[in-house]
Amino acid sequence: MMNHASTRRPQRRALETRARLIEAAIGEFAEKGFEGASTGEIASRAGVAQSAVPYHFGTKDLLWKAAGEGLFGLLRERLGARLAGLDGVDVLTTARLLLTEFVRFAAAHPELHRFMLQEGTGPSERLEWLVAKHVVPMASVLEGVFQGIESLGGPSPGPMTHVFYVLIGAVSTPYALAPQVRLATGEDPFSEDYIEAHTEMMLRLFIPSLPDSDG
Amino acid sequence: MMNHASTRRPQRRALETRARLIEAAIGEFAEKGFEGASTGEIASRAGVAQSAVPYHFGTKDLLWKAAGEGLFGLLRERLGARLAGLDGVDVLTTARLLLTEFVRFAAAHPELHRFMLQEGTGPSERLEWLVAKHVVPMASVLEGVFQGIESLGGPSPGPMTHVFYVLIGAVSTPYALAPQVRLATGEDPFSEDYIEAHTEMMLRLFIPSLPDSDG
DNA sequence: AGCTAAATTAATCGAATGATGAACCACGCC
DNA sequence: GGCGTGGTTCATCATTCGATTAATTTAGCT
Repeated sequence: MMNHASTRRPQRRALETRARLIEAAIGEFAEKGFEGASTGEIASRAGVAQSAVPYHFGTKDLLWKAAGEGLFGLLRERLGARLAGLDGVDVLTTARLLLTEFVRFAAAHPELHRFMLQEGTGPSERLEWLVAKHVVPMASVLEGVFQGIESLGGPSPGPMTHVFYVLIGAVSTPYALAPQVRLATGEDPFSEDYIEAHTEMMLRLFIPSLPDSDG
Repeated sequence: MMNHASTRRPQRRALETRARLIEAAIGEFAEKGFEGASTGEIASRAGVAQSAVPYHFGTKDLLWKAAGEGLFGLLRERLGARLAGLDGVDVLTTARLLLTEFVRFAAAHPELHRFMLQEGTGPSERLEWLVAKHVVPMASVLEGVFQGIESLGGPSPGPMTHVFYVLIGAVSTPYALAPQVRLATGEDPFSEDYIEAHTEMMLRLFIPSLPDSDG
């Protein structure tokens, strides 16, 4: 499994295969779940031999965790960059822009929600890892923002822990179910029109509009 | 595969195993998806031999469809019974009660949403079957109800085809992700308190409150 | 340039999967 | 009450899966 605690620099090509394997794994795991995805298909999608998987990651389980790491890395990066430019901006605007960013992320990376859904259905060691390592930290960041809203006296939609999953579901379900949406409604959730309408709907549903701050 | 176009009455025990297999299949497919679930585990969960599956259903694929049939049957039954008692009641109250019923159904049968999610991730013959046979008919029933709301001039949340999936996601995500919710927040989405709070939140989010009709 | 460790692949293994067919059992029907 | 079909299981097959191993190629280091 590449246990080389050694002095040599990793080859460039190796980093590339690793990256391509992770990307392919994200897609496969998101589509078919942990048990439904096969390392062979993942490797084929990445253009390498199946045995490259246990070499680079040791185990299908560890490949899955690397994929989760990659996905949440993208989300952290994106939301972090958004938050970084908002120092000092009022809470309501911050929340609005953050939610907008989240909607666009869900549209750009529907795999994240699918990935979590695939693992969220039953208790498992993988789920515990996911929650402890990524979900809880992410949630506590958002908690700060939304607590600020409540302190404004706006109509809070409810306790944070509850709103959290309702919001996630409302935002990302059209993307997690994109193929079904297309079949059932004929609309394309990834079109710019849909994304804008969806953003607007989410803002209207979840961000209280204080009497003065509209516009 | 039980191709008996014949005269004999089916034995009582056969119907029972069929039913138990379907119930087990619903659980397994909802948890692990089509490819992740195994007919052996399903049979074991139902207390019969693995070969009983191909006997009764012919194919894993057909077993899956039977499971979908069963799930949507439950939903139709429940919503149908609710609607039957509401003839002549005003649209807003109808919508409120229907949504309440849907929340309680999502809590009682989280497998439905999980089942749909598992199959909604990629195009497949199974997805086409699901949409054509169950999703579209179900949606067109609801469409009638919500079109009535718009005609009242209440603040419509948006076009039906869009609201549809947002609502589904908001309502059922806490239940589809119940194990994760428990791990991350310590709350139990199936507790009566949570269900009531969730119902209230869904009503507040999705049913417009006309100036007069509150209470 | 040459040595050597790292990276990749091909070959293979044991376990699990879905399906088939034969043997056995049980129940509806007359 | 026993005949016969419907129902169930057991044994088995071909396939697929994840992982291990050995052999081969690639590239970092001096």
